[in-house]
Amino acid sequence: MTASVNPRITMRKQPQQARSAGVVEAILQAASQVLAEVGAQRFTTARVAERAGVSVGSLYQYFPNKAAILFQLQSDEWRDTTALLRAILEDRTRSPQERLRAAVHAFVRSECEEAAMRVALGDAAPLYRNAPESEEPRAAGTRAIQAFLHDAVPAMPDAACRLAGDLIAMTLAAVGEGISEKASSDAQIVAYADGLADMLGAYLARLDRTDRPPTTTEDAERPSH
Amino acid sequence: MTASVNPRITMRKQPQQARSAGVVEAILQAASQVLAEVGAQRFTTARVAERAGVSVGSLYQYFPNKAAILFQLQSDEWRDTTALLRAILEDRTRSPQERLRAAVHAFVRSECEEAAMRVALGDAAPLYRNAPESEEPRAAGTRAIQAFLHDAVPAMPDAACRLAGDLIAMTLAAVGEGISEKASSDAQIVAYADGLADMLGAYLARLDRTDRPPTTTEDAERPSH
Amino acid sequence: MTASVNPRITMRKQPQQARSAGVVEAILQAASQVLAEVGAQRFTTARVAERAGVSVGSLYQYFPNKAAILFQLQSDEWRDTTALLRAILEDRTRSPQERLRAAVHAFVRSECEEAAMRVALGDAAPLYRNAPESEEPRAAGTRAIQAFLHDAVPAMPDAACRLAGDLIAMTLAAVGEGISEKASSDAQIVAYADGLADMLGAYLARLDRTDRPPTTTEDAERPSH
Amino acid sequence: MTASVNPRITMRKQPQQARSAGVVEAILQAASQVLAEVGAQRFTTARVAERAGVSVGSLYQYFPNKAAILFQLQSDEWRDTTALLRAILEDRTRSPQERLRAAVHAFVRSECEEAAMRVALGDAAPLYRNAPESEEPRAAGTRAIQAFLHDAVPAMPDAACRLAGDLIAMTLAAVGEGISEKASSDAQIVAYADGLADMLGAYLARLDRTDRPPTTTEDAERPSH
DNA sequence: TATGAATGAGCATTCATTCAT
DNA sequence: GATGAATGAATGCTCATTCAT
Repeated sequence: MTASVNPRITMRKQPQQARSAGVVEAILQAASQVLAEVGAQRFTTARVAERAGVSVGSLYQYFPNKAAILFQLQSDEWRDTTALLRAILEDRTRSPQERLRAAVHAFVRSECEEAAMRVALGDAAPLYRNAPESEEPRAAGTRAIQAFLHDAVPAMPDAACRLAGDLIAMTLAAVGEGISEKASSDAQIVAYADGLADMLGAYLARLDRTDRPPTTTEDAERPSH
Repeated sequence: MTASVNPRITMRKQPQQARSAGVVEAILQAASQVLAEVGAQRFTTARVAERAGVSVGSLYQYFPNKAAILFQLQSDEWRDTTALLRAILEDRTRSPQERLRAAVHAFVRSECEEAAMRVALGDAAPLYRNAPESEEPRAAGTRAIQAFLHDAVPAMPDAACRLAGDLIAMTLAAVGEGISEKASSDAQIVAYADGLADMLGAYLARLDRTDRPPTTTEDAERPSH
Repeated sequence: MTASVNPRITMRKQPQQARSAGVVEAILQAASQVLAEVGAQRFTTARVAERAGVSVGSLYQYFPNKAAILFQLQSDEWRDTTALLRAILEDRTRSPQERLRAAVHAFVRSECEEAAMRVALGDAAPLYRNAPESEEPRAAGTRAIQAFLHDAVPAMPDAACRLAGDLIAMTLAAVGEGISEKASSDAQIVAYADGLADMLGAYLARLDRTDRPPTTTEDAERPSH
Repeated sequence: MTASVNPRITMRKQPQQARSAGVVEAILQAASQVLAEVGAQRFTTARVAERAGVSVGSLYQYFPNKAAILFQLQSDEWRDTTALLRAILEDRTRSPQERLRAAVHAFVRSECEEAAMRVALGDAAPLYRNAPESEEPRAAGTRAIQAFLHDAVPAMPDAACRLAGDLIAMTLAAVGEGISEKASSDAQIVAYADGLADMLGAYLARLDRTDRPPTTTEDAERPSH
């Protein structure tokens, strides 16, 4: 379909030596700057190499192709975000609802930092999306949410848990990006994040109720009019 | 940012004569096929023209640039989808919850038809997204949802209505695309759509409750553990 | 060399009927406006036709190709200029020096009107320059100057007359265009025109002296240091 | 006006390495040949690259665009010509009149070598003329002439010197090009050059006389009839 | 006679990737 | 290892001219 060839996308060599690690870091930083400044369309390896103070040749010594750089950027992104979410979602000192709300806010806020870069990274998705390596980092985030659900709604069957987690992850990712494209002021960001937290919180509540023995209270979800 | 120049994106001339209309139609159909087959990356005016059985020159007689073709495709898409949603959401013979669920299902189903083309169209978004003309079609969909909310939860203040409508529209659009990228079997599509409907339904219910005087029943949204 | 093919450049048909004359006139006016507004580079038959309120087809009914329009413009230009120069240069009530100075001023002034158009017309010269038809209008101007010389310096042999006339015509044309490109204020234009008149006036004086029996006065042209 | 955007016109990188210098030289030579052979109209980067035995990509590694190549050609041209003129005009062992005449002859002769290329280069002027970088090389030639005037006619005020120098430079450039377009035989070239030298020599003499205290001899410039 | 849709060769420029030094 | 020059296919778009209606 969209792209048929998926040559490879992972780094050529693990940065073992200090110097290599430095070069890789420089390339990734440069890449993120270039992405933010010129957009996905005009994101070129030459520009990245120049910005990183490195020759194109060196760049290709560490990354097999352009997509690999973008993929690494996105991976790091997801890794950080996943860690962020997990830290919040696993905090058993707070109620699931509170954790979810906090996670949404944290996620949206993080998404809105460097919005330009993230939007551009999204635009470049076609370049790395199709690679199989691309699955795992995304999946990790999804798993964190699924684990949270499993914990918050223990009664929910595994399959349901997976689907709901998937859905929440997708919503978070997509709406987060949408907000970062759209919102300008901080207040607006907070308002959107609140709305999104309401939405996901309501979903969580319903999942909880659905998967528990019916109570005697009237069904809160009954159509209101 | 991502792209700074936005030359124009609307059609060059209205297809007045029968022949012209035919050509325009042929171009758009060809475009959607090419998009589905080769993806956004390799979507070229030359390919579109060839597939449409038309010269490049002719293509450029009707569309000022490549982005305009993609924009037209997306516009038509949004127009149809908006009409679809409105028809369902305005049907007062059903409860709001029922309408919302039906709308979600219809939307997801429509999104999954020609999935390849739609995904590619999404990938091409950077090319038309920045144009001001791009606002309206999207806004129309959002307005339809906001109108539905206004009707379903009359007590909700306008501002809240706008934000919630915005959020639902974003979720629908983004998750819809996500599902069409992800889901393979029909059963899976239905499952996802059901989940999404649950999520939005729960949100609607909460909006409804939030904006009404509290009842005597226990608050169903209270953190459950 | 520069261009090898010279298909034809003269008008397709003489504008016999009133209507035709009108159309031709409209096309030429439009052409001169388009030339001034978008420059030679982007001077296209489509633009001219649109500006003239005429179809491309009609345009091609009167002019065999784009070059023909430009050639006509230039021809008219030369015709007018030649008439202007001749009127001044033939006025025997004034001394040749006076006439020459007046002619230079008139020429430069006329050249600086619609400077943009004239510069662009000059830029387009490669398109019509090579055609044989292009000789005559230019030659007419040259002949007017040669006639003036013949009259002002009767003693000068024909060949010398031709060469000097040619040279003066070239200088006038080239420097006139140069001034119209360069000069901004009216004062500057007058200053340049004065200088040019001085130059040509001095040349005329020398031609006169050269072709007369030597006088007893010292040779004014003798190197001054 | 004629052209509104002037992206840049100077070389991308200085040819530091021997190899690079060779490539740049090859490109410029090829460009001048292509220009002479196919004219400005059909002067394309592809043709130049092919003729230079270089890929288009390489060409664009050294020149940011087509105009830059033409500009470089013209610059080199002006540089050489300026050096030529200066060498002659500064030679105090000869009288100003002699120097001027020699300079005119040298200039015209040099202009008539590779006439085809020079005419085509003139035709291409619209492509580089508007760039600010284009000023300097031209100005250098003008300054050389102004310096000569300053030396030859010390009494002349600076402003007059500038204007006259400007005028002479324009005349030289324009008429030189005119002659190279027109003249075929060597004899004809010499004849034209002689005429031009007469013209400029007469102007110089007049400038000299104008700016000196009047002598007792009769005014040689007085209209002769 | 007028129209204007159709044509398609042609052009400037970009960019991922390789490989000789 | 590092460099950066070289490659050349690919792309978006223009425009003079024709010709069916």
